[in-house]
Parts: sequence; C-alpha cells; structure tokens
Amino acid sequence: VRRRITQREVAELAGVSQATVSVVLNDRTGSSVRIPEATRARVKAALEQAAYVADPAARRLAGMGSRIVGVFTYEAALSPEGMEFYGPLLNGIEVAAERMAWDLLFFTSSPVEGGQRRLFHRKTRLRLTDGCVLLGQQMVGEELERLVVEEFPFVAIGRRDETDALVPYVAVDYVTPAAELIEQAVAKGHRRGIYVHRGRETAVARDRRRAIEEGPLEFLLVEEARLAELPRLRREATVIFTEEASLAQDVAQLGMAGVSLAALGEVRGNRIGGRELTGLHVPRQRLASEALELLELLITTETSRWSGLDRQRFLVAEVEPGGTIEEAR
Amino acid sequence: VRRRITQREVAELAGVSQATVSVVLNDRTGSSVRIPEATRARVKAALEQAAYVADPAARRLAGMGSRIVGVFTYEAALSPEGMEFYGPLLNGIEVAAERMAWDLLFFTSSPVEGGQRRLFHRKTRLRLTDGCVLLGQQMVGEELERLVVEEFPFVAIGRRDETDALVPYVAVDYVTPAAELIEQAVAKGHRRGIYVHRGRETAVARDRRRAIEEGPLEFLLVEEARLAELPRLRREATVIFTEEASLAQDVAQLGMAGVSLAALGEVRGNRIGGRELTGLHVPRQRLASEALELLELLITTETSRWSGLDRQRFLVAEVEPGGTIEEAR
DNA sequence: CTGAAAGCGCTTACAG
DNA sequence: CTGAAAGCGCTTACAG
Repeated sequence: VRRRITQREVAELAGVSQATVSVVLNDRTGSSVRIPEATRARVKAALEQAAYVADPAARRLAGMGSRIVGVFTYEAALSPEGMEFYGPLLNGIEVAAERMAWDLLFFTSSPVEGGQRRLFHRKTRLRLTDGCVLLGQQMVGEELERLVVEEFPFVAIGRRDETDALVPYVAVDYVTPAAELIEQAVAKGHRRGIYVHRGRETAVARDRRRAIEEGPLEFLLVEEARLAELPRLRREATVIFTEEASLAQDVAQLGMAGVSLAALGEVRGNRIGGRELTGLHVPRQRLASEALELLELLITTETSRWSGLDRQRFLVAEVEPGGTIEEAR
Repeated sequence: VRRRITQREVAELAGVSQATVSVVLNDRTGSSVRIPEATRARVKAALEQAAYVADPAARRLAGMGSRIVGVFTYEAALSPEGMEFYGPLLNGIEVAAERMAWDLLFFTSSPVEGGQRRLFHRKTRLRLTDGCVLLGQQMVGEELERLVVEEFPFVAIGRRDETDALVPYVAVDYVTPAAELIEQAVAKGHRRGIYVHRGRETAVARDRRRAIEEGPLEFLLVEEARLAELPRLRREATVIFTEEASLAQDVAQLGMAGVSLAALGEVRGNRIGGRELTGLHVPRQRLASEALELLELLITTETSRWSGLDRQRFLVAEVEPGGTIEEAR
C-alpha cells in the first residue's frame, strides 16, 4: 500500500512544525497554546490541500479515543434467524451510532466455543474500541467479570445475573406491565389461570414468574414439556398466560375452546384466530439507544466516578391490549 | 481506564527482553531468530499467566495488518428497509468474516451529504482496516477513484460504472439468465413483448435493457411513469417483462387478462395470482463471500502485482422458472 | 541465540 | 507563540 501523507509532510507544506499541525487539527485552544489566526489558516489550507486524514492507530496509541464502539453478540447476528432477535437492537444501535458519530466494530472473528462466541481471545480487537455493547440471551459470567475488573466501559443489553459483579446494563422491565395484564384479566372476571413457561432459570424468566406468582390471580404453573396435558390440567382455569408469544401459538394449536390467552413477551405480529395476541411490546430500538447513551456516559466519566452512576437501567415494556383476553365465562 | 499489561511486563515476568516476547507471540521462526524451546515455553507461560493481549493499535502502527475489514454502505444498512436489500449480503459477509477470522468495522460515523454517506471525511477510520467492502445501489465516483489511486484494497458489490477507474467488484450477470428467460418465452410461442423499466441509467439497468433489445423477441419499451397506459399499448404483446419484481406486481394490478409476466430481478417470495413469479434469483450471500475472497486476495497481494489479478468478477444469476409465463395464445 | 535501538504517526507537557 | 522531545506499545532489522 502506498505510503500515506503524514503530519510531518503537512507541516512542511505549511512551513510549521509537526506539533503545530496536530494542535490545529485538534482545535486545541488551551492555556498553553495560542496560534495566530494567520498560521492556523495556513495549516488548515495545507491540511485541506493534502486531503490529510490522521492515522487512527497512531491517535489511539497516543492516548486518544477511537470513536469506535464494539458490538459483541454471542451468536451470529446478521443471519436471518439472528436478525429476528437482534434486528431491532442493531437498528437502534446503528441509528444511535450515527447520531453520536461512532463507528461500529463487530467482533465476528471471535472463536466459537460450545456454540458461543468468546469475547476474550489472543487477538481480540476489543481495545481498539472506546467501549462495547454486549448482546445475547445468555452471556459468560467470567467474561463479564473480567470486563468489570478491568474497568472497561461496556453495557450489556438485558438484565444480567450470570455474575455477582456489578454489570452495567439496560434491561426490560417485564414485571410492571405483566402485573398490569393480570389486573386486566381480573377486571374481566378471571379468577384462575395457567402459566405456561419454558422452565429456564434466566433473569427474565424469573422476573416473569415473579409477576405471575405475586399477582392477584391464582396460577397453575405448567412447563412446556407438559403442553399436551393442558386440556386435562385446565379445570376451572379461564385464562392462560405464556412466557412468550410462540408458546401462546402452541397453546392455541391445542384448540381449547373459550380460553383467554396472553403472552408476557413481544407479541407484535402475532395473531390468533383472527385477533391480535394480547401481551407486551418490547421497545428494542429504544433499548439499544439507551444502551449507547449509558455507554457514552461511562466512556466520558472517569472510572473513579463510576460508582455515582446509575448503571443498571430499566425500560418498562408496553402492554399490547390485543384481543385475546375476553370476559371470563 | 486502568493501564493494561504490556509486553515489557510480560518480558520481566519471563526474564527475557521485550523483543523476545514479541517474537514468541508472533511465532516468528525465520533465519534471524532461533529461540530455545525452554525460553519459548517460559515466555508462553508468562503470556498465559498475564492473560496478555497485544494492543491492536500498536501492532497496526508497527506495520501489521489489523484483521479488520471495513463495511461501507451508502445508506443505513441495519434499518428494516435497509435489511431488505443488504440483509442477505451482510449475512454472507458475516459468515465469510467469521471463517476468515476478520472483524467488521461499520462506518456508521460517516457524515451524510445529499442523502448519501461519505466514505472520506476528516475522521474516517478507513485506515484502521486492511481493506473495505462497499455496498450500495449508487456510489460516488470520486470516492471510488480515490480508493483506486491510493491503491487501497477494496471491493465493491455490484457492477460499477460511476468512474472509468478500474474498480474491483463482484457483480451479478443478469444478461445471461435474462436471455435464457426470453428464449423460454419464445419457446412458448411468444413473439411480441413489452419491457417495463424505471428509466434509470445504472449499469444494471443498461445490462437488462441490453438483454431485452438484443434478444429474439420484439419488445416495446415502456417506462414506469406510463404504466397506466399499458392496457392500451399492449396490442399484440403476449408477455410483459419488468425490470424488477415490484414492477411486475404493479403490472399485475392492472389486471390484464391472459398476459404472461416475468421479472429480470430477484423474484423469491413474489406470487402473482397464486403462482410464483417467473424471473431471476440473485445469490446475494455468495456474492458477499466472493467479494471477501477477492478482498483477501487484494490484501495479500503486493499492489505491484494487482494488474495480474482478475478484479472484476461476475456471478450468473439463476433462472427462477415460476409459473407466470404461459403458452402464448 | 537474544538484547538494544530505531521507527511507525500521533499527542502532549515542556522549553525557549 | 512554536519547536524539540518524550512517550504510547508494538515489530523488525541489526549488533553482539
């Protein structure tokens, strides 16, 4: 590759020292520097004429930020399946990055171990970024811990409990709107319900179960594996809540006449028997942009002051009324 | 951010010089270096113990490659609309990058001028990458030229004619399969057709028009703006070809009884009156992976030898038989 | 066989 | 007000 133009060459062109070029380039106007307008103009002209662009690697090495944000996903993000989950998040990240004039580094080179990508490896380009966003349903506790210990600015998307370390994240509050949905069911006369779940022990799964167990409705908990037994288990239950929309679709296949249905997850685009499925809407784009804002806050705040920051934030999911919770009969 | 471990510290730990650490780290085994196995093992242990990761910026500055590929799109790529076009390409790029152990830098910070992102700007991080892939329907001639002049390794996706410079690209051959489609129409007895197009002057538009004009069928060319006049213009035409699938859908709306229909673009997922639209299939994922392979070739080949490389490659689109070309009546 | 040194292209105190 | 110098963390000839 042909050698590129350096500050030294621009300096020669303008008849000043290389350091002066740097000062002008970075608009440094502090106590210690005062460049006369004429010199400044001359340097700027030379910069322009040479179409000079600073070498980002050298800048970085000299201690500057790179204005690059890392994007780490634990699985492929750009595949059709990946996009289903990551799509709205990536969209939000792109929009926010554009607004903040950040470039985005996708760590696609990360080696895969046990079906999951690893963030830390011998050649990780993590340190080229000013900070990093982590996406994925299930993360690796030790990696989160290492990031925390190294005081590297990062933000996870989704509530984390893979580690006890204080992981900065932006997560979805499912409990509040779930409680609201349950209230609505009660208002329509429902007294007994069934909650169909996947039996997972993730933070989100626990949150949802908590909303179910602490609400005013009496719920029978049924795991997905026992789905087929649902008609028999039903008894007096008049409403079925499910952990996710796809589970609600499975339940609908069972053809249980007259039962109401709602999901404690994203339901947009889900129709059941001609009606919109009642449930929640997760504002994923906003989630992403809030994550980047928190990340920027971390990047621009000295690590010694991090403890004063609100580093775990929640975005309340919205209730999607839909039409699958009817009056109890 | 807490200071990180450097080679110097690892060297102290292992009781060797910093240069030796570098040599071991990079597995440099040439004429000038010969490190005894014992020392090598000691250094490796220290590397391991310190969980050392080389600073990518320093590596880069010292003349190494970064194993980062830039991805430049002239519009937002991760938006729902963007994904429609870029999705399969990005998917292919991610898969290929994973295979080649490359990270992907998305230039989302690029300033937008006239609705298009600009690759070159004061702070472009282009030079952090070993090479770059360019995506977009319409590119900027001067930017392509500058890349060529600077001998920067890059590959455009899609045939380019924004400039006379020799732009490396991987493009789709529409002419060959379009001719095939026309042959099929002839075989089914069609003699006169209409070609509905958008009147654009892009390379692809011209390619398609060429296939239409040079084929054995007599075509009347009609621009999209005159779509409504189609029933009147039809006369003896028994088949309508369109530039793209969406145009075929528009034509179908006109409800012209008994006319056959085909599109010279991607038709997957397009149904018309219960039948699959006849047309082409563009292997976008393969397009992407071929682009990265060409890019790798450019990166690993000295620029002085580039002229010997086949830098403009075509991928023949596939014919999608579909069911909308019937026997002529 | 390995260490000391130069250099990559920047930024930033520090002298003048 | 501006230039000379040190330093960021590496790689790579070049001496020993």
